[in-house]
Amino acid sequence: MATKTREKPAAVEADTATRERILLEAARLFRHHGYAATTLREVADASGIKAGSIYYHFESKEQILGEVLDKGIQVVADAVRQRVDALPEGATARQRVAAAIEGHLWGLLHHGDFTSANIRIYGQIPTAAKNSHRKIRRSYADYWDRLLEEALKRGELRPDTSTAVIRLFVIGALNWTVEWYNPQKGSFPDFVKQVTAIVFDGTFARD
Amino acid sequence: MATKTREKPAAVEADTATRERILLEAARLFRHHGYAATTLREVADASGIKAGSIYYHFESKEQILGEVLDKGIQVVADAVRQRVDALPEGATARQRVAAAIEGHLWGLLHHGDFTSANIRIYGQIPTAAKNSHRKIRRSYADYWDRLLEEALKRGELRPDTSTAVIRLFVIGALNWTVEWYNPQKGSFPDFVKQVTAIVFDGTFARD
DNA sequence: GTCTATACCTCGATAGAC
DNA sequence: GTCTATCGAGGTATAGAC
Repeated sequence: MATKTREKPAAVEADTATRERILLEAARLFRHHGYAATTLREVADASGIKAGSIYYHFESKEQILGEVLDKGIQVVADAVRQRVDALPEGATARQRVAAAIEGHLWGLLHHGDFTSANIRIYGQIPTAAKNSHRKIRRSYADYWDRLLEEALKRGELRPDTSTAVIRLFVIGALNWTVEWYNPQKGSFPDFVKQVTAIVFDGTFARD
Repeated sequence: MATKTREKPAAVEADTATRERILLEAARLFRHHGYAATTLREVADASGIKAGSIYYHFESKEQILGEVLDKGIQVVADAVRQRVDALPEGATARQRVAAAIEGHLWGLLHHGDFTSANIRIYGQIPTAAKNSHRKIRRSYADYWDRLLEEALKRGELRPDTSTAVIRLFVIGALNWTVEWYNPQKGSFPDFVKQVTAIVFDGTFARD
């Protein structure tokens, strides 16, 4: 490993840049056209290279898919953990879940091509690709389950519905916002405020 | 039109059956593999015919797509309108929206291949297919907007968020349940009750 | 109404020059 | 590291027999 540190920085950066470019354009095309409908010729074209050159950076189309999918979860999970970890010790469950919602929405909407590609095509990809991606999804779901279990124990969560159902409902609702959120119709913080209020207290007025 | 009534019933039924079979299998395959990844050979195989025979019933793959998409909205819209129309005159806005939620979930989960295919692939289809499908989607959205505006006027809906955002959030959340609802973990009526409660009153306990 | 056979196209992936 | 050229496979759609 130590022998790697003397690699030429410029060349490495150029390589990395092309690789990242391919991933970004692939994510964008997977998002808008689906996995099967996206051709490597299109990905190459959008990345400013020729189709054959992709195989210097990746072994196959499916490897690109795997990295796009993983990144779609990772950017969200990172943002969520960062927000929750930044809270003071005595934070309420409501504050912790609010931080998680804000982090989820931030990651979701600021890396829209990766997150939307993930959400849209996960149900349609080959089994092999699903299997290697499952772990990171499961890990993120577990994080939310712990957050919600904690809220339930403190008596803050509604007790008549399982935390699993609440997690599935909330994450599903949040994820779908990437399909309709329009930054031109209001600021991101305002949007977060509205969505968080609905998740916590619902859409109907209190009696 | 009157000249059509003397058609041989048996032959017509056989035709219709094959046609419906193709649509159903196409919906199922579009749902699980996506539009582009689904081949007409697969659709034909699942329908018990050969690929060439599909072209007796449909002009193109895209025509099949169009019918699958439209049906995915229609089954839901029909179920919703039926439930809401069945309510007595003096029903509250909450009762009317509850009926709409039940209808939406019923149509969504009882025609899962059509509805899930619609939800999953709408963002990825050719522009031409999107254009001809847009009308029926818009019409269903308008129906919900009227329902929610009515609830707002009666003072039952939360007034701090636009009805458009509420509609997008709620329909998005409901739609995603087709990805995770498990009939083996509870009855459909129980599921509706839980989801409706969350939509109305949120996930956190009242103060 | 469904079949077989096939035309024509485009895909993912590879080989080897530069 | 990127190029050009190309292989083999498999796609939609069509033609014509039955």
